[in-house]
Amino acid sequence: MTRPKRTTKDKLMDAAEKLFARRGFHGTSLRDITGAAGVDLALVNYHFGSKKQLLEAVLERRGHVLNEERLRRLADVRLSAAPHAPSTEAVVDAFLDPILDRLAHAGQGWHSYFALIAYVNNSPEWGRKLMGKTFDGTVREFIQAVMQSLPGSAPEDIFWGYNFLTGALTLSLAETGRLDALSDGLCRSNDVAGLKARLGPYV
Amino acid sequence: MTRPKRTTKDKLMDAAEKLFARRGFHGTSLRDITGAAGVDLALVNYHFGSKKQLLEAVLERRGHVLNEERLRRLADVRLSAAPHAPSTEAVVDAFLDPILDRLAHAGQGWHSYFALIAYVNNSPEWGRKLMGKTFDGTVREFIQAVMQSLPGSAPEDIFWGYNFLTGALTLSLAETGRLDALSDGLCRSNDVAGLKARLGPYV
DNA sequence: CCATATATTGAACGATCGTTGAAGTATATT
DNA sequence: AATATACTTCAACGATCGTTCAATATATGG
Repeated sequence: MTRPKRTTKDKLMDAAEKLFARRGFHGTSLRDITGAAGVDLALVNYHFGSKKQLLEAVLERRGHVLNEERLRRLADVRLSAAPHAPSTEAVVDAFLDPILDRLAHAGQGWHSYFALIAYVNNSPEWGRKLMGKTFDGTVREFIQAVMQSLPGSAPEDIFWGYNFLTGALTLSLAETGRLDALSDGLCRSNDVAGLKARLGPYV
Repeated sequence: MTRPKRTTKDKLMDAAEKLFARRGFHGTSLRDITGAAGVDLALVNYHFGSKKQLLEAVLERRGHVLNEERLRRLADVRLSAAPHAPSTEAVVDAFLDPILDRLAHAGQGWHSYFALIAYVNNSPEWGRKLMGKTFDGTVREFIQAVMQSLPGSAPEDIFWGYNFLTGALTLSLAETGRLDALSDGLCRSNDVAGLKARLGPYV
């Protein structure tokens, strides 16, 4: 097979990703994870050192993919708008599209990852530290870009806008099913396109 | 003392509220809770039956207060607008103000409770069930009121708007401190008034 | 004041937790 | 083929978990 084989590390991260997202960090045992992955219990500590380091590895794996694509799209947007600053909408799109595209088309791994992001992002315990470690650099870049696209507005508004957008996005990513229950069944991911259209302009 | 004395049940709920919000359900042990409350370990199971029932009691205690005030304000708004339907903004205010007022003025108990709400709301494990049990009735009432205030718009938009609003509110309630770190120190709860002004109209 | 219900205590239960180390097996290097 | 390195297995450790129960204290009502 030319395709790289699924290593033990990947199996563990896949299982951990799904279970951490579903039941939280403390609600998932290493035996749950290794059982789902079909490997021995001791391999978590061998490959990752500890349970918490496994979580960090899971967060960074897809986080880096997201960051790279986001920064690449931001660079594209800046280039095509040069020498002027790109529009706010274009910047927000470059920020959201890498997530929304995967929400619509990617497999379950990405969905679990997003749900896990939602969990960690709202966790007072590690929210700031863990999310910051992976995303702060990229986020600052985007916030700066939005500021340049809106030279007249106050920085506080930008930061708050980012917070609202992240919160709204996050709750959608969590996929708790509450919206579906409240609305007695109205679509979830196909409305994502419309979501973006409504979410961008309000900043 | 004419003031009702602080019963063991209240001490336990206060401690559980704070710790569940900080470290999550599985991340908090009954020994943590009873230790912080200054009571014996066995009293949780005596008064509440189990750890999970303690969580449900904590959620419902302030949840009922919120629901009652929200419905009261909604009734006021409807009365003062009769025979017409109240404006969307008035309805949204009736929904948000009970929370925002307490964010600005109430003590730490309410802050912990809100952070706990943020945690539970984003938890795939119990999010739908627990939040639904306490809040679904009131929420449906408000969604209906918003629909009446916007006869022309599609129901999907209303539901999604509620989801966005809840998500944005929720992340703010979680108080992870990430916004403060990102913005190198820009206010948190005093911008709440401005928050509401920007959050309402976009539905 | 006694009897009865309610509340609290202290100790212990079995289960499960994350982690570790020694022994075994596969893989790569020379 | 021999040696070194990387990976996996198995069994167990001490710690902590939620829950239970009999005994004791406190409050309540006749």
